[in-house]
Amino acid sequence: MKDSAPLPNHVQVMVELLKVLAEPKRLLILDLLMQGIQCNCELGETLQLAPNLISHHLSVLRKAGLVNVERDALDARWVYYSINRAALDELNAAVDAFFDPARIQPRRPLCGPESAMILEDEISNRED
Amino acid sequence: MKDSAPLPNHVQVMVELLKVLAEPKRLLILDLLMQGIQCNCELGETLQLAPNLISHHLSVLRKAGLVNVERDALDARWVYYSINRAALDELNAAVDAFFDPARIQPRRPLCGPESAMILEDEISNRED
DNA sequence: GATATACTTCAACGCAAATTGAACTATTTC
DNA sequence: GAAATAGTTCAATTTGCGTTGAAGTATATC
Repeated sequence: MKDSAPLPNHVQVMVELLKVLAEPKRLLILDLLMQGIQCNCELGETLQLAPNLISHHLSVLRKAGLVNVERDALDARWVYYSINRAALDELNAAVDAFFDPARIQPRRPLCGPESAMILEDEISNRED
Repeated sequence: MKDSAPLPNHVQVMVELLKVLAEPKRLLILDLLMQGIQCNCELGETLQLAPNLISHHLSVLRKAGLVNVERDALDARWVYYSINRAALDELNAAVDAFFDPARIQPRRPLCGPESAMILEDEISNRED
């Protein structure tokens, strides 16, 4: 990609979050975790996914802070995942802020013949 | 990709929406459109993007129903884009529904030694 | 009708990220 | 300490998709 202008921060943050979410298997995992804690093997069973893939996607979700991880108190080989509630709240807040309909502004394009004509009209009206 | 189980509908719909949004330049375009109607050339100028790229990304946004298109009344060569308010409302509703913290259920994993032990305890308590 | 303008479409390219299969680590059991 | 179990990490491959540059379309001007 031709290097372009750096993204405004709120866009950058939103893109990174959305990229994590915009993947079928990760969204599926999140959807399952919304139904409560699941262990790696349960997820693999339900989604028919190889354990290394589960592991991979969960590490992406973990790095984004979206899920919590704990190990079994009796046998540390078992791992349990759950939704990070605080992160979910942040996600909702960020999305609400970005896509808030109240942000839509009335605006006329600054170029093109139609707007040029309207602009001319306005100027001549002012001169009356 | 090994063909896997088909996605539940609400996940499928959400993924398709998120894929459209999870792209820096498209998000940037949406962000600009939140500030009001823009013509193709204004977007290209502001984002330093070739017109065919603007065109490409806008067609993706259009297919997702997120933006409206009109042509100049005086010179149909000029195209103006704006946010589709209704689609934005739907987007917010869909995201709110999917990531609603109230959806998070309490749940114990069904496998692993810890849960097996707790389960055993419960059974023996019932027998008391 | 020829040229110019504003935008769109197309095929080829390249890169980031998902997938695969194998090797590796950590923990527990025998 | 050897074998087994549950996950993780790694290198190689595949694939989807944004990008590029060129060709194509539609409308307007001369």
